[in-house]
Amino acid sequence: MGRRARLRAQTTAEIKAIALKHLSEGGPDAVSLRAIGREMGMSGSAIYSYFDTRDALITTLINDIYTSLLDQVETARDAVARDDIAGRILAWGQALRLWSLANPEGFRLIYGDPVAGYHAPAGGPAPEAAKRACLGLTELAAAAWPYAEATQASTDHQWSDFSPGLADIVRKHFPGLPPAAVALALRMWGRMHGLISLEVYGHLATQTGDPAKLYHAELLDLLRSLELDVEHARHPEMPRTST
Amino acid sequence: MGRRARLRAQTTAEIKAIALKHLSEGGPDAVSLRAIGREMGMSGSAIYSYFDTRDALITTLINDIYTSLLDQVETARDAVARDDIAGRILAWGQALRLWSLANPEGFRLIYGDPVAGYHAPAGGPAPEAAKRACLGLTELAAAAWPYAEATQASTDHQWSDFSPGLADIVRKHFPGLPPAAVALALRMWGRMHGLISLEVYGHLATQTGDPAKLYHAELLDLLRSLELDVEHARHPEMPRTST
DNA sequence: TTCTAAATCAGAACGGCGTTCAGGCTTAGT
DNA sequence: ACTAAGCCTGAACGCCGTTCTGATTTAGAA
Repeated sequence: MGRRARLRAQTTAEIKAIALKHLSEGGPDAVSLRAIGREMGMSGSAIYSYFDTRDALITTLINDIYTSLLDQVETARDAVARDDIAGRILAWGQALRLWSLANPEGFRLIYGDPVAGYHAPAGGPAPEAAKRACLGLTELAAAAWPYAEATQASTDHQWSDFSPGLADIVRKHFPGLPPAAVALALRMWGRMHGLISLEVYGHLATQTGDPAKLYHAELLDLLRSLELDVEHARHPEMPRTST
Repeated sequence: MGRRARLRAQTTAEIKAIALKHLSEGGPDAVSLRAIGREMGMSGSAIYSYFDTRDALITTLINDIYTSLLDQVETARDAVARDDIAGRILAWGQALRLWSLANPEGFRLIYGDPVAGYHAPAGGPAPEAAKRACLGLTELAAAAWPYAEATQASTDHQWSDFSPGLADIVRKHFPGLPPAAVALALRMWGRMHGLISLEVYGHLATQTGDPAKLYHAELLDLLRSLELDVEHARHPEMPRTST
């Protein structure tokens, strides 16, 4: 990598750093090419040497942020013993919420309308990160499946219900796992996402003063619906003992 | 109401109608005072006679849309017999999803970032509609409470966990209902909101081709977690019979 | 080493936006 | 009939993304 490429990478990084700073400090509207250039001592049009368009910059930001979210969530999950399934699900869910509250603008960028007039590219702005999220949840669902299977048969799912890309990867990573388990993973995702999204966008604050308690109760109810609970988590060698 | 006031109301309605049209046709960015004025044969600044600022117009739109959403959801719920609790919850949930998919821009307006640079007023843009939503869900939770109570004791909730305004109204409308039931209502809200939000924002389309099935399975799982199911719904006079 | 082409930047320009302001015209109420 | 309020235009200010021209620098080939 020559000097030129090094400078280019450095400038690109600086643009992204300032964009992130403006995003967290002034909200999505503060992310403007002109403002970034102003802070860097450059003209706004100069940024077009590094990003084809503003949307390209936003897409890059989404990718970075989504990746950092997954790093954090996966780390939290892996900090819990592999056989403590309920604990791993709890860790994932709590990490997801804490990250979202700590990075509300990032959450909006990933899951909401990123910024004014942004149009995501085909296939989504961060396909790999989304796939990682889906696979991470599928791993949790797969671990819980032996316990939860009996309760999850109300709807029959086929592999054809899912995108070929996802189905293939899941079948490779988790052979023998039925498609209903993938549906369960997506539903677990939705269940966590619902309360977090309401909270980040301020819809819970007007109703309850303790969203954390609400969210924790939801996670416990999720574990119960999976026939997992703290007892099962602590004694994974003897499932279906309590109740 | 004199002629003047009548004209004023008519112009105000036209502004809102065109704004809604632009919103659904061209997305949030198409809602601009100048564009609205252009279509009405007025200058953009003329609108300031009717709305103090663009955000005020947006707030009004949110109110109208949120109200129409609740009209629809409540109507769907009330089309089901009062003793068919599971059916009423299903109807509410399905109506919520169908409305959201039919009015994605409206959904974004209510639950996401409305438009570029919009800042909601204190107390939220549509406090009454939000309260209606919360009360409607609380009614469902209250009806399901006799069945669900035994399973919902994992976390203890107090009335002080909720905003005084909500707590007072709930205690007036549903005397004897414990605070945990309000928490259940909020969690039901979150559970419906999660998958719908992911779907509206396009995060499910890349994973599954059949979000409707996924959502329906989630609703059934919700009913199961409330110890309600289709049997209970059809024979409300004999609860806890099956399983 | 010299030459050439690419990369990088500034600055003006275009059309869009929300918002403000001065001024003209119309209408309602006294 | 007069006055004050309401309604509207059009220009202006400062913001934005984006494009274009042109100057300067730099990397790689001859």
